[in-house]
Amino acid sequence: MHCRNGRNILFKFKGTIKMLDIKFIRENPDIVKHACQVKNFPDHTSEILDLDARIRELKTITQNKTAEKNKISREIPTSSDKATLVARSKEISAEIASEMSELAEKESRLNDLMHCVPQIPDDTAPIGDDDTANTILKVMGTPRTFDFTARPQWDLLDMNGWWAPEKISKICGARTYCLIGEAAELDLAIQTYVIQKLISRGFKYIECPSITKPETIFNAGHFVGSDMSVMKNDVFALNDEDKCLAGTAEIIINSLHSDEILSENELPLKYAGFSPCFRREAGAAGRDTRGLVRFHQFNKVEQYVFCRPQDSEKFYQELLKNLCDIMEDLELPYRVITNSTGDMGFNKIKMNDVEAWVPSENTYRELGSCSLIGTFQSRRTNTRYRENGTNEVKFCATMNNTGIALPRVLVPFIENHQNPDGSVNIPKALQPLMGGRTKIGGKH
RNA sequence: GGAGACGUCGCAUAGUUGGUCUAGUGCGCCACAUUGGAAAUGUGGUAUACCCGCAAGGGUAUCAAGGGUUCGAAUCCCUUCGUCUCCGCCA
Repeated sequence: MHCRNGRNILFKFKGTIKMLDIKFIRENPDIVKHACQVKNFPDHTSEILDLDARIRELKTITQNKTAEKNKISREIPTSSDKATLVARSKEISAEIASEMSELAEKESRLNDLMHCVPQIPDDTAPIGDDDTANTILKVMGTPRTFDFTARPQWDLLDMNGWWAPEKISKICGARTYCLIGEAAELDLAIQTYVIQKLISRGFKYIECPSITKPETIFNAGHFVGSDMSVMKNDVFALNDEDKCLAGTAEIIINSLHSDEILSENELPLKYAGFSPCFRREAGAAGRDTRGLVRFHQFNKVEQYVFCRPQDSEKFYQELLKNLCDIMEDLELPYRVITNSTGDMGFNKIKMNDVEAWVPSENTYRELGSCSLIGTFQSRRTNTRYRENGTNEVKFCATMNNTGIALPRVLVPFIENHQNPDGSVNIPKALQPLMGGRTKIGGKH
């Protein structure tokens, strides 16, 4: 992952970027230690606190010396004994330099460790190492019982000429797909439907780039540590450019208001973002290789909200409901999972996956993921708002949920809505966007 | 891709022979005064982060970002990022 000038794009951050507030860690070390434990991340709390204490000590010393130096510099122009003052100033500079070097070293180390402290999970999250500890929050709809032999997605796609997997793999490589004819129309109709629904619920539609800088991806807080190489299994880096392909519009929207101080009156900011999504899926070799499930590139509509921290739960439930409503509009049986502490990821407070029923697998498969992030991402992006009345500057809370993932949603869609002749029924909500058709495919 | 210009405290601007710039001015915003109320006007205020301190208060840093020269940098040098204008190319 080297670019043309020989510089490694996997750089380390300079300056102090916090995921959790150092003050919070200072005051609540036990909570942080517990979070590391239940999320399965190494616990550096003690070293962080030691570094923090030494850094503050060094700052006090160096800042006091700098103050003296500045004072001397101000006196020099009007002094009659410039030489003495200049000499004294140089002396102080030398002292500062050595302390600053220790300070820089300690801050760098602290910064690295701060990037490794996970977000504190919510009390309601089941504690466990992985997805086996997840719990079921609710189940909606009843899996359909077929009075004929239901076909798996790939058979339906084959018989209707809706894709060309071998051809596309030959042309474009493994884990790519194409949609042809009515399936492509359906894909677009679903995308449009979801975007319009979110717009009607107060979201601002935004089309996002997929090409982005590595630090933008890093600022979304999915990755642990400050070394960008942690992204290498998940993110495509463009050769000869300090650019990567974003895995989701969440990454772009997350940085949309970076370094801004928003007015409290502007909140909440709700975005419905669309972008092509790119994932290396390097750790998924051999999994989901058949059908429209897992690709290096796909499309996604993403819900994303910036709000006041105290409104987090309200909007989180709203995002979750939006996806549930979309499942119901698409007439798909689904369930909502509450993800365990070990399954929710580094930057999340809590997470609920939405899974749709897939008849050919006789199980539910993930279609979307709703995540409560708190101020974790906004600390990385420095996205804040000014509180009315107090005028205090505070970090925004952020959260995100899938709006719809394409083409994956077609898997449960075409299987659940299939007919014996291989045709697929179109739910009422979608018919206007499909030119009024009530079904597609089959032997017309 | 080629050539040139540029990036200042919410917005617009002043400031580039280094030191009264701890950044001026206008607009906006907030408070107060004036008013029956408002407009207009007047006065004052109006960044962020961190460090020390019980507090009052003091200090450090930030003029796109990072580094350098210097006793001292918005001003000089280097790098990076970004913007604009022509040309080229093109959905």
